[in-house]
Amino acid sequence: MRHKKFMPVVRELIECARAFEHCSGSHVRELGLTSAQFDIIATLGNTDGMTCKELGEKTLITKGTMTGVLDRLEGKGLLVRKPSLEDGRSWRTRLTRKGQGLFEEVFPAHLKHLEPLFDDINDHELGEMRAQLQRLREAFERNARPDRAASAT
Amino acid sequence: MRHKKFMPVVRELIECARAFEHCSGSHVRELGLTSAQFDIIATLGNTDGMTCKELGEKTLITKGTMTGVLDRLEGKGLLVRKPSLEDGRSWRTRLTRKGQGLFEEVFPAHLKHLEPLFDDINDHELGEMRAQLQRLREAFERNARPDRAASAT
DNA sequence: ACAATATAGTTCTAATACGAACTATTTTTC
DNA sequence: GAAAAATAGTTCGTATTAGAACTATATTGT
Repeated sequence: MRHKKFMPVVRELIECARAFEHCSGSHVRELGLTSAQFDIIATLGNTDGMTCKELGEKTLITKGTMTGVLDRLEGKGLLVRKPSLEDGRSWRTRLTRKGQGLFEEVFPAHLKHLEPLFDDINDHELGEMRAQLQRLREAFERNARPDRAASAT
Repeated sequence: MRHKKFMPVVRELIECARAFEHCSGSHVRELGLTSAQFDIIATLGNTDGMTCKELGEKTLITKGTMTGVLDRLEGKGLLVRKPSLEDGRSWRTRLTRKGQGLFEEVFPAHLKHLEPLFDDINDHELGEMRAQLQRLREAFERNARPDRAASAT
């Protein structure tokens, strides 16, 4: 009968994540980007580009979705894809000048938009939250895909 | 420069929620349901039905999505929709015998599947996590839609 | 009663989300 | 060095997501 205890946590977790995405997404959408698109721009900003795989790891967008997201950003002229020189299967994606410009404009603005959400929570508490969430996530990942962990052996 | 502190929390929050949904979703999908469909079945189980609006509040599925999810469950013969007697705009949705049977089969199985994920976390810690997440969510909701709060005036 | 407003659900569009199948290219293995 | 296995990315099908427009019915104010 443990679920009397853990189900409310699960529910809060999902609601909390969704509430954040609502906050963040509605602001980002005002700038003409979706959450996923902003995520890519923010990840590529101030870098010299990365592969699809790296982007997937940093943004949590799965590779099947990635293609479409990158296509649309490329269509907007915000990034370009060039074949990798080292690996014939791979592509290097980086922001165009226009994309980098957009990054420099919207990224700080978005951080400024998010900052007040955390006004009531001090740094110590933020640290505790992060630690607890990390612990929970690791428990989920351990049980979900023992194959991921095994790949490190 | 607060973002040095709050961005990692945000990232953990999103990753943690996604890791849970992966855990939960992959198990549910083995049973022939999507997460949203399971959510509806679990919510309607052991009740005499509820309206679309109530379902939306309890499951976090928005009303635009709700129609499609209910359509598919109705197509599988797991639930039925009947016009409400009190309100001509409203419909009452409840599980069929088949739907209730499925609920009784998959709901306990799913809880049993999730329970071990929380083995390493005691009840006290679960309570703390819930409280922290709730606080965070409330901060998000407060800042996200002042209109919601204003509607009470 | 009547007009204005609010609410319950549906429909529509664009963009994800996820998994599985697929192509092209390494990397491994023997 | 050729077959087998792994990997990077794309494509496809089904379902979900958010938001906005829309229909039909209720409720409210006067």
